[in-house]
Amino acid sequence: MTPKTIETRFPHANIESKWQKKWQESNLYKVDDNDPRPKWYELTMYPYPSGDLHVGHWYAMTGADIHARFKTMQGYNVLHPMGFDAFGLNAENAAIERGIHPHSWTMDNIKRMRDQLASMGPMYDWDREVVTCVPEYYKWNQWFFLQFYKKGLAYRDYAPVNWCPSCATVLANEQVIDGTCERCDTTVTHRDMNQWFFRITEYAEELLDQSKMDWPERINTMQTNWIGKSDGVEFKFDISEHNLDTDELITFTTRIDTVYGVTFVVLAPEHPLVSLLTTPDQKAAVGDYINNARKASEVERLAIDREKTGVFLGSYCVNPLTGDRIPILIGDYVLNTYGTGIVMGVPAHDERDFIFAKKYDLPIKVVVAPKDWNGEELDAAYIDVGTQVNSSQFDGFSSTEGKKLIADHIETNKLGTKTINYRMRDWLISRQRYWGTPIPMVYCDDCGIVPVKEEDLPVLLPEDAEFLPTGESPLAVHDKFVNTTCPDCAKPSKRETDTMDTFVDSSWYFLRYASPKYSESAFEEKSAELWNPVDQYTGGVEHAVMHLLYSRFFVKATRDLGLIKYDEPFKRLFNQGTIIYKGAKMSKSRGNVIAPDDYVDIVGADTVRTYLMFIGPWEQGGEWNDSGINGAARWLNKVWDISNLDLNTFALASNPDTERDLNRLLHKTIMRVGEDIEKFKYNTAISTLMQFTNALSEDKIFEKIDIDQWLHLTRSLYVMMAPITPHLSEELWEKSGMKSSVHTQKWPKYDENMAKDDKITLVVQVNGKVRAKISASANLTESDANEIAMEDSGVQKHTEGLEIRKIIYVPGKLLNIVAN
RNA sequence: GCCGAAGUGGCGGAAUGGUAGACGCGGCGGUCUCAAAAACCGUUGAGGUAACACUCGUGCGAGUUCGACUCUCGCCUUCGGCACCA
Repeated sequence: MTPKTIETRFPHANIESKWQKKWQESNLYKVDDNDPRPKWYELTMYPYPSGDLHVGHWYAMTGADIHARFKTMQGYNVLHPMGFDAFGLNAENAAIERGIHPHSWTMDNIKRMRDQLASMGPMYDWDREVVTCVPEYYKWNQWFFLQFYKKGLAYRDYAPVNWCPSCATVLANEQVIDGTCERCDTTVTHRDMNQWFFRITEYAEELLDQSKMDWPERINTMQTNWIGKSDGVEFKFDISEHNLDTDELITFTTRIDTVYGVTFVVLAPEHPLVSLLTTPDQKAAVGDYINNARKASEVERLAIDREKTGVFLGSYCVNPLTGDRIPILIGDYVLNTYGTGIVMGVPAHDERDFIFAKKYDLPIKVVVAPKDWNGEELDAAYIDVGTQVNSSQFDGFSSTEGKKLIADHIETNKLGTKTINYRMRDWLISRQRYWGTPIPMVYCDDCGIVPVKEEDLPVLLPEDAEFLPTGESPLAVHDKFVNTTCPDCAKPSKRETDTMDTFVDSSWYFLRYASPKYSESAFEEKSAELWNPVDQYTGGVEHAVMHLLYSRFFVKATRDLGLIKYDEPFKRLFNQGTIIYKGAKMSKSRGNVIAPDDYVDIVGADTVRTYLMFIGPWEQGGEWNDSGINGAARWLNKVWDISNLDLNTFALASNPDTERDLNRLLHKTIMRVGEDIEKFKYNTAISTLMQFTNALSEDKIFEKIDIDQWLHLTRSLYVMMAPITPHLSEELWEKSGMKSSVHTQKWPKYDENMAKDDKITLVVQVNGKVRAKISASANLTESDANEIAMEDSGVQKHTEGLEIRKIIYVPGKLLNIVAN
C-alpha cells in the first residue's frame, strides 16, 4: 500500500543525505572520553536485529535521540550509543527453515538495520557499536559466568524446569507468561533437567531496595511483586510416630497467629514425603490423584477458579502446640516450589482452606475471633485481624500481637523458625540451542564439572553446525565441539552443549559501550567508571521483570566482584508507549505493519520523527494515522517558507509593539520547549514550536520587524527544533548564514521577565460563572480590577439587585464576585 | 480477587484549583485555478438565537471550595501487572 500524504516543499532527500554525510565526515557525533564537559549517559534499549526497522523502533529511538541531543545542547558530553542484541532464536529458526546460517542471517540484518537507523539521523557514534554475537563480546559472557561460578553465583542443579516444546528449550520463570512461552505463546510444560542457574535470589533483599534509582512507580511495583517477599514462620509438625528418617513435617505460614486452628496439613503432590506417609489402604487413591495432577497442564493447574481437590494419605501428624492429631493430605493447590511445599490448613482463617475443609468435611476451628463473635459457625473464612481465642495462653491478645508472641514462643521452644520466603526463583540461564553463548564448562569422568580456563576463552561456537528440524541442539550432536579434554587432567571429556539465555548478553551491554573494543577484559575500568551508571535509560515496559531485573542483579554481582563501585545500572528510567495501527500492536502476522522507509521516501525523516513525537505523550504511545503525518509535514513546510523570506524586504527598524510581542513569545517558547523536552513531553514541545512558527508566519511580518530581529527569531527556532528535526534545522541554520553546526549550539537561555505578559485578559466571574473578559494591564491592582469589572455592562446585568458579599481577586488573572 | 494507570469535541490530544477543548487531524464555506491538488483566509463541543444573550458540557453519583477536568469519598468502564505464593 502506498502511503498518501502531502508533499514537502523542501528537498528532504537532498538535505538528509547531505547532512548525514557531512556529520560523518566531520565526526560530529564522535564521543570523546577526555571531553571536559560533565558526562551524560543516555541509553535506549538496543534492538534485536530482526531485519527491518519498524515504526516501533523509530518511536523508541527518536524519543531517546531527542533527549540525548537536548542534553548535548545543555552542555553535557553525551554518550548515546547503539548496538544489536544479536543472539536469539529467530536466527536459528531461519537457519532451519531456509538453510541460512544464523551468523550470516544476523549480520545481514544488522547491516540493513544500521542503514535504516542511520536514516533517522540519530547522533550515534557508530565506533561504539556493540554486537553481542561476536566472540569479542560473548567471550566476556563466558568470563562473567566463570567469575560467578567461582563466587557460587552460578550453579548447576537437577530441577523441574519450564520447557517450551515449540522453541525446544527451557525457559526462565520470567519468560513464562500465564503458563505460555514469552516468545511464541506455546503452552509450557515441565521437565526435570540438569540446568545452570544464576543465584539471583541471593540479591532478593537488595533488589527490593529501590531507593537508589528514580524509576516509574509501576515498574518498581512490578519488580516488588515479582520478587514477592513474605515474612513468616516455618513451623514443624511431629511425625515421629511414622519412624521415618525425619521426625518433622515443616510448613511455611505467614499466619502463625492461626496455628492453634490447624485442622489438617496438605503436601504438594510432588513432595518426596508423600509416598512415605501414605498408608497401604490409601495407596491406590493417592496414586490416582498424583497421576491426574501430573496430567494437568501448568495453565490448568494454576487457574484460580479451579476446584480445590485433595486426597487423604491415611496418616496423621501432631501439632506440638496442642497435641492434636491432624490428618495429612495432598492437594495440587499446594506448590512444591514455594516455601516448603507443605501447608498447614486453617479453614477458619484462610479462604482456600475453608473451601477445602467444606468439601472434605474437615473440622473448622476458630482461633481469631471477629468483633462481636459469639462462638457461632463461620459462613466464610475470617482473614482479618481479630482477638485470639482457643489459643491457650495467647487468648485475649489481638492477632497482630499474637503473631509476634506465638512466633517467639515457637522459636524459644525450637518448634520452628521465623523465615522470609521469596516468590522469585533463581535465574535459569541454560538454553538447548545453538545461537547463543556456549557455557564454558566441561564434564570429566574423573574431575566432575570443570570450568574452562580463563585463558582458553572464548569457547567458540563452531561454524559448521547442522540445523535440522529435530528440536535437538546442533551443539549436542556436533562431535568436534562436544569432545574435548579436561582442563584439569587433560583426559578426554565432554563440553557443556547448552548456551546462555540471551538476557545474559543484555545484562551488561551498557558497561561494554564505554569501551566496546577493549580486549583485555569485559570493560576498560576507567571508561566504564566515567560513563556508568546510565543517567537516563528509555525503553518499553515489557522488560520490567526480565532485562531490567537481570541487569540490576548483574551490576550488584559485578560490584561484589570488586569490578565496579555503584549499585544500580540505570539511575533514571522512562518507559515510552507503544505505537498501534488499526487498533492493534503492529505485527507481521496481523499484517498491520507501517514501514517507516516508505514515509521517509515521501516526506523525509524529520517529518516522520516530528509526527511520531506529536501523536501524544511519549509515555502513552498511540495510533498511527496516515493523515496525521500531514500536520507534521505542513509545519515543516511552513518553517521552510519563512526561511525563504527575502531578507532585503525587512523593515529598517522594528515596530516596537511587534518587537516586544515577538520577543516575549520567544522567551516563553524557549522556556516551555526546554521544560517539555526535559520531561519527554514532546507533543507539547512541538505544539509550542508550531505556535511560535505560526506567529512568525504572520502576513507581511517583514514590514514590522528588522533583519536583525528576524534572524534572531528564526535562528532561535532552528536551534530549538534541532533535537527533533536534526536535518532541516541544520540546513536552515546554514542557510541563515551560520558556519558551525546547529547541533553544537547551546540551548538558548530565557529571561523570565522578558517572558512575562504586560497585558492580560481579566476574567470576571459572578458566582463562579464567566460574565466578562476585559483586556487590562498585567500589574492591575485589586481596586483597579474592581472598578473596571463593575463598569462592564454584562457584569452589571448579573449583579443587579444582588448584594455583593465577597470579591476574590487572583492577581493578573481573575475576579470573582460573590453575590446573592 | 489484589495492585496500578486512564476515561475531555467527529479524531489524536491540551489545560493538574482560576477563560475547558491549546496545537494538530478531519469537516464545512471561501480565495486562487479551465479543473483538481497544494497553499491561503474564515469557521468548527452541544442546545439556542436573525445575530447576540443565555443554558448545558471533561465516564456516573455525592462532597469540599467564591470557583473543580484538576482535590475527597463511593460507583461504572477500559487497559496493564500479579494471581491457589500458604
